[in-house]
Amino acid sequence: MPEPSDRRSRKRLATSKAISDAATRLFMERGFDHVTVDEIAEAADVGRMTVFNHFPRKEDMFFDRDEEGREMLRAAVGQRAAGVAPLEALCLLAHRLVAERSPVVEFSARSERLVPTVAGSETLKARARAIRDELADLVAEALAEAIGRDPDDPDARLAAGLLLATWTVAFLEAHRTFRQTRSREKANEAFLALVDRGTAGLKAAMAATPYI
Amino acid sequence: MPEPSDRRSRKRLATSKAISDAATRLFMERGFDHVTVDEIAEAADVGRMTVFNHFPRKEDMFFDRDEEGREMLRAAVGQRAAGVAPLEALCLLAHRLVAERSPVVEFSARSERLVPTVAGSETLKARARAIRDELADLVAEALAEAIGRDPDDPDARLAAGLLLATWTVAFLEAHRTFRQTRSREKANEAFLALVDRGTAGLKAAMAATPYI
DNA sequence: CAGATATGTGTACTCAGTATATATTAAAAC
DNA sequence: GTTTTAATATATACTGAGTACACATATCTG
Repeated sequence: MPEPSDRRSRKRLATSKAISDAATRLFMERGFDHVTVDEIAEAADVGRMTVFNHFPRKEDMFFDRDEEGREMLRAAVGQRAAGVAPLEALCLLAHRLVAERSPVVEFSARSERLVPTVAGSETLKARARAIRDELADLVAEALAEAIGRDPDDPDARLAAGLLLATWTVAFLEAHRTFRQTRSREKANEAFLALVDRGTAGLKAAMAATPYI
Repeated sequence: MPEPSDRRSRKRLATSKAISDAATRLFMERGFDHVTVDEIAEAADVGRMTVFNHFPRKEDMFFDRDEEGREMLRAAVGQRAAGVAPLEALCLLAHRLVAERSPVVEFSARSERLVPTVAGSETLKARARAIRDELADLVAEALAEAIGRDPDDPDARLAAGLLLATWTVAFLEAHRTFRQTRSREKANEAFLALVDRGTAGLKAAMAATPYI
């Protein structure tokens, strides 16, 4: 978080946050599709055009931290410890995020309200899928670069596709586990167990691709 | 294809086809986002409301055969030969579709125009992703039933997620191969090679899940 | 302080999708 | 064969997201 010193940037950030906060609150209260942009503008006390100025699409007010996920994935592959294979680094990332209680894989009262909000809206589900595909592309390119292949190398694409599929299934299963057991520990276990199994399969699929 | 005998159904089918044909032609000519529903109605010589009567969403005029894919997946798992594991049956399906030159995995001049049309529109990509997720859900449930588990069994979900991810990557890579080599044979080979590798990894991830 | 620039905002528009009412046409019932 | 009944086509009028453009105002820079 840079927290810029000039007033203009600070004001812009404040406006952005006001809109995002108002929007997220309304989305969780009434469901994404039952909140209009006009209502969000009203609630954040800004003009309607200002909303679109900060968030080109309505969904962006809900998913406004996906860039952090990108950064983490890039860093995990790009700045991995010496001697660690790229795929291994991504598996370690999953474990580290859980150990550090990162909001990305947080299974808590908060996620318990967030997930149904997404599940209740086709638009939000569509954006979630798009982000997943964008992350898969990013991982594919990072893996390809790490093993010295073309950016669209099919091995890297397959690995990335399998990885994101695994994480998605693991995330939803962990969320389900939390909802049923009320235990963050059990949710974390369920998440990591599935990630490890997926990763094992992934490595098997990549057996013929050295150093990945 | 039932080809119904009563005039009413025949007329409805003809109207549907006229709209779908006009729409697909316009989409490929000018790109999905540069065609309005009014233009489609005009081209198909029907009223605007008739278009929405037949196709609730604009995207449905492009993806109007996804039900066939569902049928094939259901049948592959549900009516597999005795002694064939569900996952094996799905792998065999991929090979059979290629061998039978099914439109689903067709790499040809036609697919060469279809794929860029999808790639050029966020709306069509979103629908493609949604269909992929719907197919994954369907496969997950079919697998779960085949091995006597709950419909939301995590093993079945993981297997289905990995399978659809594999097929997606394999399809796009095969398309790329066709575009570059102009050879349907090479495209088919690329497709099946990736499907087989993904399936191998999938089986490894499922090693602890008997009979899947 | 003056000019350049980022930001906020209003007006007017396009287009997808929905609600509702009505007309027409084929099917079914008698 | 005439009368009901139901499916289909279509018009009108609406909602809401997103865009284009113009303009005002606040902030930064020289």
